[in-house]
Amino acid sequence: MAGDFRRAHGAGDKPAAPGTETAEADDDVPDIGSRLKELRKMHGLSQRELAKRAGVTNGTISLIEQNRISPSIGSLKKVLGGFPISIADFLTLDLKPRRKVFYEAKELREISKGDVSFRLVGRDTRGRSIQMMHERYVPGADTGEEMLSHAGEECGIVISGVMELTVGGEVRKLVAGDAFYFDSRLPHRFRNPGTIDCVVVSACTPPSF
Amino acid sequence: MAGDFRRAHGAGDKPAAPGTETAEADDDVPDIGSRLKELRKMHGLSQRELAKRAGVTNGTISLIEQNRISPSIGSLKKVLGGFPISIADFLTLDLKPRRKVFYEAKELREISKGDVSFRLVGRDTRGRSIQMMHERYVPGADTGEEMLSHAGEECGIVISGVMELTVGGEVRKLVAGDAFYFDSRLPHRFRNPGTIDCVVVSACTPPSF
DNA sequence: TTGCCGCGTCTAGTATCTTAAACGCATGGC
DNA sequence: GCCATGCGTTTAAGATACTAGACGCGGCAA
Repeated sequence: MAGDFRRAHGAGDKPAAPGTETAEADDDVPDIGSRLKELRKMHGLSQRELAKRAGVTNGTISLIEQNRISPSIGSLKKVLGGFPISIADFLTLDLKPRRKVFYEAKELREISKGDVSFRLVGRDTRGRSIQMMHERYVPGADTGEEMLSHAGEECGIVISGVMELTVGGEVRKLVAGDAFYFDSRLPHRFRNPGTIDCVVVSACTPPSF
Repeated sequence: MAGDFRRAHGAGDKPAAPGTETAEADDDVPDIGSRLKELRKMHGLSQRELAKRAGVTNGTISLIEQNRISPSIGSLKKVLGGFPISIADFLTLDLKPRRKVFYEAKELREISKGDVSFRLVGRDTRGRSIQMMHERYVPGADTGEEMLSHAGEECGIVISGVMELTVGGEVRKLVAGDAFYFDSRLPHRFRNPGTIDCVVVSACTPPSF
């Protein structure tokens, strides 16, 4: 009896009698299953590992990912508790239109302004409003892999040394001049695999002033 | 048997044995019940009316608002389908720290720039990035009360005539020189109760260019 | 091969949510 | 007063989500 588990999602009771409301189709939350699966894979976890962290069973994870059940808010909260992300962020995470993440040194746009010289990260800044910081990583320094903060964007440039950056399961080694730009809600991790300090100029949203 | 419906929300099983994880208390989605109740009241609906629109029963609404149950994603989606708002927006809606909404003419900050003179809506623009439009309402014009769009902000100034504006259940009559500024996710409605045209300069986010 | 392990899936049983229909309490007209 | 109407709440029956455990599969080492 595992066929018609759900009478669709949305308007499904009264197919006739139109023209009552604005009746716009709901395109939000296309399917939670795929989102969860992708998020889980990004973290490199198995269903059982996630289940253990979240305090649910592996079967539940499996059923949710197959969209066989519609989890309760409480359950979803528990599951997402496995990796630090809020439900709202989870529901609005844009998995598909993944914007360009890694930039090589030569891809940066250089902007000279009198004595000062800017190097613009990302080819166009549209839809990107950020703020910068200055960081130094000693050899072996590691932020851990659970660095999934709240909504926002994060970017930076490696000044010196080598930086191993993991974003959404993708790993890259960046050297001086290279840069990055990604959605902060994607799981990410900074690690200095070298033998000398690594200096990075990074930035994040939202603008704090 | 209506007492211990839920073993709290979050860490509730193992009160002892600390220092295991980062174990940060989850402050997101404090309680869905209050949010739903407030949203419903803003629309001036009864539990039964909302239930009818949403395609659920009034009992369900009642139980959810009391936090006696944790609705499934599907149910919550149906309920929120009663008024156009997404789940993510619903969960992130900031009910409490309601920013100032209404401004009288004399509260606007005047900014002169050569021949041109701007009147800044809102005392400070921090965290507010918007774009304007020009609107005219004939006598009796009414946008209806379901004007709840997606995330964003909305503001404007009445140029001439009288504008009756409803925001989050609060009603105000604005005359020439008065202005408004609110979160677009709050239910709002524009109506011209006068006998002459009402001209308004309004604006909304996100910036479309 | 054999055994062991971990993976994702499925099934039966339990816990939880959802429904339908009552209840108690107000308010307003007759 | 009395009835009708509408409100939010509650309860038993039904539907659904969740659990615990087993299943089949594939990889890997002995």
